[in-house]
Amino acid sequence: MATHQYPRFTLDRGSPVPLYYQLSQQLEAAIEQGSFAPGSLLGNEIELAGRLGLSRPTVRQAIQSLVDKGLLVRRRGVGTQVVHSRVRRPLELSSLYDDLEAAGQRPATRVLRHTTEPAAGQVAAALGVPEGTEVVRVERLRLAHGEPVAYLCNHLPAGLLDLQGGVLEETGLYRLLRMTGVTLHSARQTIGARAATGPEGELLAEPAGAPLLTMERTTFDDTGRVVEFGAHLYRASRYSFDFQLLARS
Amino acid sequence: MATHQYPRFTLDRGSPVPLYYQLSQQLEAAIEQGSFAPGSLLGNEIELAGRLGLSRPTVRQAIQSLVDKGLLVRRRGVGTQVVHSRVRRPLELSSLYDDLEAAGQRPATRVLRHTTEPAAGQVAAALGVPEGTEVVRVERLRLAHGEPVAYLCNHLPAGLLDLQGGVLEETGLYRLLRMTGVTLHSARQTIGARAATGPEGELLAEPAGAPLLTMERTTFDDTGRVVEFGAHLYRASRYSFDFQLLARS
DNA sequence: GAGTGGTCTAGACCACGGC
DNA sequence: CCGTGGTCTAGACCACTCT
Repeated sequence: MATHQYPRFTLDRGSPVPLYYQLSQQLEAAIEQGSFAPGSLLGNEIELAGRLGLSRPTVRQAIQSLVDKGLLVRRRGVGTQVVHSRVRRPLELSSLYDDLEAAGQRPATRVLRHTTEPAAGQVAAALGVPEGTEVVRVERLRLAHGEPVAYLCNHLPAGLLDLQGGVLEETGLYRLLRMTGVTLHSARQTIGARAATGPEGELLAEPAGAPLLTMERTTFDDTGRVVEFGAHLYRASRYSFDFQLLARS
Repeated sequence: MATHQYPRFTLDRGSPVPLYYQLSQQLEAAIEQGSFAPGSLLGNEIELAGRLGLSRPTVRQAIQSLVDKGLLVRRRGVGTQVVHSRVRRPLELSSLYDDLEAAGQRPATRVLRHTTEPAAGQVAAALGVPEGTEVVRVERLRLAHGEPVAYLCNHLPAGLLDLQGGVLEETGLYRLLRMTGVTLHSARQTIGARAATGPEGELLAEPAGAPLLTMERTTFDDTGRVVEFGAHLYRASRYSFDFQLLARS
């Protein structure tokens, strides 16, 4: 029975925000702010529901969303506990640009190439179009603090995005896609490494033979269309992939 | 109204398996087997509940689990649709051993070292113990088809696992942990690349300077304890990380 | 045995999308 | 307008854990 000083929750039934969401947000804030000691019990669901004037399923829905985020753990016969470890976000469908910006790295982009051309073998297969179909090809160099970090080569179905003007210099591809109304759904990624060729090294300010991180990604929207296929090269000396995994159910 | 030939679902109320789980499993099987055309509608929840003799929340729970897996998409006012693209599993808390075995690669392990020693700086910090605390250190070489694939160096809290005998030669660390009753909860990973040193190259049958994939991982159980800290090196020529990402809600 | 989460029911009203 | 999923209620019984 861990009845610490319990945070107050304020629920607004007039708000368009769902009650379970209001609760989960406030619970998450309370946990991250430290109102609950790690490992402490949350108090049983029935009582919590009664205290808040909610039904148990609604409270459960709020708790479940935090369990899915990895912040809470349920144990039958025991209760719901706050996880000790700090959980950061799992790997997301985010663009390098946003990642760098979030890290305070002041990203910049130099567009090296922007053409429409017939899709070759691998690209056609990845985009799911017949070979020779016209597709958009964009090559970019991504910089942070003025230093090159990655070389990005992306292919998109023609007509999906209007990339006129300098938009690509100012933001990431994912953000542009979302702004166009595309609902990003999933992506298939492969991360590997290889040695830089001479020209690649020159672009990225690395000697030939330097280790590079490679990432290939095919992104799908929620109707299953391929939205983008990218082949990226990262300077291993300046970039690494960093993320959190949660155990499947 | 897409009332194709609808698969038959058989629900066993006497089974200890939850009804929503029985349904979601059969739905998933039907989808993967192709009984539903990609993009086709699943039929509305109320009717489906009535047809199966279940309540709507139960049917929703089954559907939701498949939405979370990325197999289905819900659209208000439209219905629940089967996603077009083939969704594979997202990156999991799995060990290299299991991954290789699943890929039919006949993995083997050579234990290079297995000691108990005081934790140095980085290791102590990662495991969350005071510097100098005795911890277990295991170094292994992982082979597939007789060829070296990765060099694995892991540190564990002392006393967590009994690694006597040849168990480490025959299975992965994660499986051993799970068998001991540890509930894996989450892991923090960093994937990068660097050039092989001379001795590393020798171990992995690569020339010095060859690109290697690096992975550092700290694994937590559901009480927040650190269960394992690993620093791994993969031959870039023989291994890459391959996974699926789902958009966050 | 007592207390917890896990599952399930049979309804209800609302918000949004397409017609 | 209608049909869809989104949310919510007020109960119920079961399975598991701990004492």
